[in-house]
Amino acid sequence: MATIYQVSELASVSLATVSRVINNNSLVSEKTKNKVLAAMKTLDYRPNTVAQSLASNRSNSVGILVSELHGSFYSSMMSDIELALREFGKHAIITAGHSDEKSEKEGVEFLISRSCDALILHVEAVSDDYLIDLKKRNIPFVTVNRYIPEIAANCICLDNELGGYIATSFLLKQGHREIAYIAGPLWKTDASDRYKGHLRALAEFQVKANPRLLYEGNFQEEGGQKGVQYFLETGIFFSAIACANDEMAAGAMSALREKGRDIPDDVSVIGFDNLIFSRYTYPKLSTINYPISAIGKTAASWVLNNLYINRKEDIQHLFTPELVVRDSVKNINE
Amino acid sequence: MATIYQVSELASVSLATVSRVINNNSLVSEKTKNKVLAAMKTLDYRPNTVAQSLASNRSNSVGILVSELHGSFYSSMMSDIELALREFGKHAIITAGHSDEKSEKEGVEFLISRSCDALILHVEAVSDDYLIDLKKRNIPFVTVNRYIPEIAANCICLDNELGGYIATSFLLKQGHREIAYIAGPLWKTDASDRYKGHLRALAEFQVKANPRLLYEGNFQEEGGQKGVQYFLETGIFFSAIACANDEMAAGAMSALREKGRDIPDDVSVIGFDNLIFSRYTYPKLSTINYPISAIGKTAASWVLNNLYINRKEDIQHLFTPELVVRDSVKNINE
DNA sequence: TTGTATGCGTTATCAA
DNA sequence: TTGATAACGCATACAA
Repeated sequence: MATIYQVSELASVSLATVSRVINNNSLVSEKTKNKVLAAMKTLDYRPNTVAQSLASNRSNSVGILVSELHGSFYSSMMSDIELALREFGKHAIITAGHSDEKSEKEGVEFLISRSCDALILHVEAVSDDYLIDLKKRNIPFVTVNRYIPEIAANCICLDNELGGYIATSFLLKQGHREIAYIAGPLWKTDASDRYKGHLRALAEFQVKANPRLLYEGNFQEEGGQKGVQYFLETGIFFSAIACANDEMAAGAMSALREKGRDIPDDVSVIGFDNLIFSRYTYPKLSTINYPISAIGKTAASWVLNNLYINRKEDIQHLFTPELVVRDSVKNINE
Repeated sequence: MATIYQVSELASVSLATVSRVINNNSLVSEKTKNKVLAAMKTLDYRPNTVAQSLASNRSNSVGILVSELHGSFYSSMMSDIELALREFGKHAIITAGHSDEKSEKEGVEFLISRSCDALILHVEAVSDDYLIDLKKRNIPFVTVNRYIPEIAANCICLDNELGGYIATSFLLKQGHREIAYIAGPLWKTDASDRYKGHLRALAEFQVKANPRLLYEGNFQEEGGQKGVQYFLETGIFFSAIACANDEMAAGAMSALREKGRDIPDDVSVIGFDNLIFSRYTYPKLSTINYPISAIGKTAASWVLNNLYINRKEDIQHLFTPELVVRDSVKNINE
C-alpha cells in the first residue's frame, strides 16, 4: 500500500500538500493539485483511514449497535441507517448487543474505541445510568426505541404503549372481550410498554385482565407458537390474540391452523411492527405500523446534523404507531 | 480518555511496560503488573484500538460485506458470522455492497483501509478479476456464495445449480410438466445457476423449456407477486411454480390466493433457501435448504484458522442443498 | 500557495 | 525484567 509520503515524493511536493489535496480544504494551486492527483493515481494510493482517524480524531463512520443482526426488524433498520449515512459518504460500523448487558457495553466500548464519530444505539439491557454517563463522556449518540427522560434529546422512540393500546382497542371495538396476549420478554421496555397499552385498553372497556390470558414469548415465531399451545392446553376461551410483534403473530397463526382453528373465523390475530412479510401471510395480518424506515432515517439525520453539517435542525423524537387493518381480525359484533 | 502514557505515569513505570501488560505477551513481574493493572483501573483506561491498529497493523476485527443489510438471508448469515467471531474476541465490521460494482468496491476498500485482518465477502457485481487481484494484494478473504476457479481455496459455496435441479426434479416427480419459473436477477451467478439446474432437470425429463414460463424477479416478495401476475396475464397454463428463493415464493403464494387459486390443489409452489419464515407460511412451504448457518460458521472458521490460530484445518468449500418437503407441492400423478 | 515540524496513542526493537 | 526510542500514516499549527 502506497503512503502519503511516497505520493509526495513522486509528485515532488511536501507531505502536507498531498494531505491538502486529499482533504481538499486548504487552497492548493490547480497545477500542483494535478501533479499530486496523477501521482496518487499511478501509485494507486488509498488513504489509510486508521491513520487518518488517529491524527484527526474523526473517522467518518458512525457506530450502530442493534440487539441482533438477524431478524427483519433490526436488519431493515440497519439498512435504512446505512443508506442514509452513505449518501453523505459516511460509513456504518455495525455490531450486536445480544440483549445482554455485558455484551452491549462491550459493543459500545468497541465502537467508541474505533473512534466512531457518533453512535446509534438500540440497547435493551444496559441501565439508564450507563447511558446518562455516556452522555457525560461527551460521546454523541442517539438511542432508538428507548426513552430516558434525563437525556430525552438523545432518544428517538415509538410510542409503544400507545401501539399496544391501539391494537387491543381495535380488537375490543370489533366485539372481542376474551383477548389473549402474547408478550415479548417483559423486562424489555418496549415489550412491557406494549403490554401496558393492552391493559389500558382493557380497563377502558371495563374488561378485567385475566392473568391466564398472558403468555410471555421471545419476540420470535416460536414464541407465538408456544403461546397458542399454552392457551389451548389451559383450555381457556379466547376469541382473539394480540401479539407483541409480527413474528410471534405468524407463529401463532401457524399453530392455530394446525389445531384446526380458522383465522379469523375462530380466532382473530393482530400483530405489531408491520414488517414486510405481514403483507404476505395468510390471512394477511392486521397489525400496528412501526415506522422503522422513518425512525432509521431520523437517527441518521440526527447524527449528520449534529456532527457533520452543524445546523441544528429540529428532529422528531416520538413517533406514533398506526393501525393497519388487513384480514386477520373479524368483527364479531354482528 | 486516559492514555497509556498517563497509566505509565501513575504506575511509575515506563510506557513500554504498560503496553506489555495490556498485551500480556512479554514477561512482566507480578508486582509491577499489579501496579499497572491498578493504575488502569483507577483511570478507567481503555486502549485506543485505532492507535493499536496503526502501530501493529492488526485490528482484531474482520470485515464483512453483504449485498444488503436487510432481508432474512443476509441478516442471518451476518449473525452467524458475528457470533462465531465474537467467541474468539474478534469483532465484525459490516457494510453493504448493494449489488452494485462501484459500491461493492468502495465497501471492500473501506474495510481494507480500516485494516481489517480479513474479509468475508458476499459480492455479486464485482468482477472475478477484481477478486483475483485482491488475492494478489495479499489480503486474506473468503467469498461466500461465489465460486471462482482461480481462487477456489478462498470460496465457500452452495451448489446452487444442484439446488435448482433438485427443486424442479421434485416437481417433475410429482407429475408436474408445465412448470413456471420465477428467477432471481439472472446476471447474478446464484440466480442463473439455480435456473440452469431447473433447465437441466427439465431436459432430463424431456420436457421442453418454454420461455414464456420464465419470469425474472428481484429476489423479493414483490417479484413473486409480479411473476404470478405476468403468467396469469399471458394466460399460459402451469400446474406448478418454482421460485428462486423463499421470499418470491411467499409473494407468489399470496398473489395466487388473491386470484382464487388454491395452493397446492390448483398450483404447487416450491421455494429456495429454507428461511425461518418458510415454516410458518400457509401452506407450509416446500423448499430447498440453504445451510446458511453452517456456511456462515465455516466462513468465520476460515478466517480464524488462517489468521489467528494458525493451524491449517481442512474446511468444507462446497455445500450441498437439500430438499425440504412440506405442504405446498401436490402429487398429481394419482 | 507551499513546506516544516510536531503530535495522535500504540507497538516493537533495541539496549540496559 | 524493564526503559528509551523509533516507527505506524496522517493532520495541522505555524512559518516561509
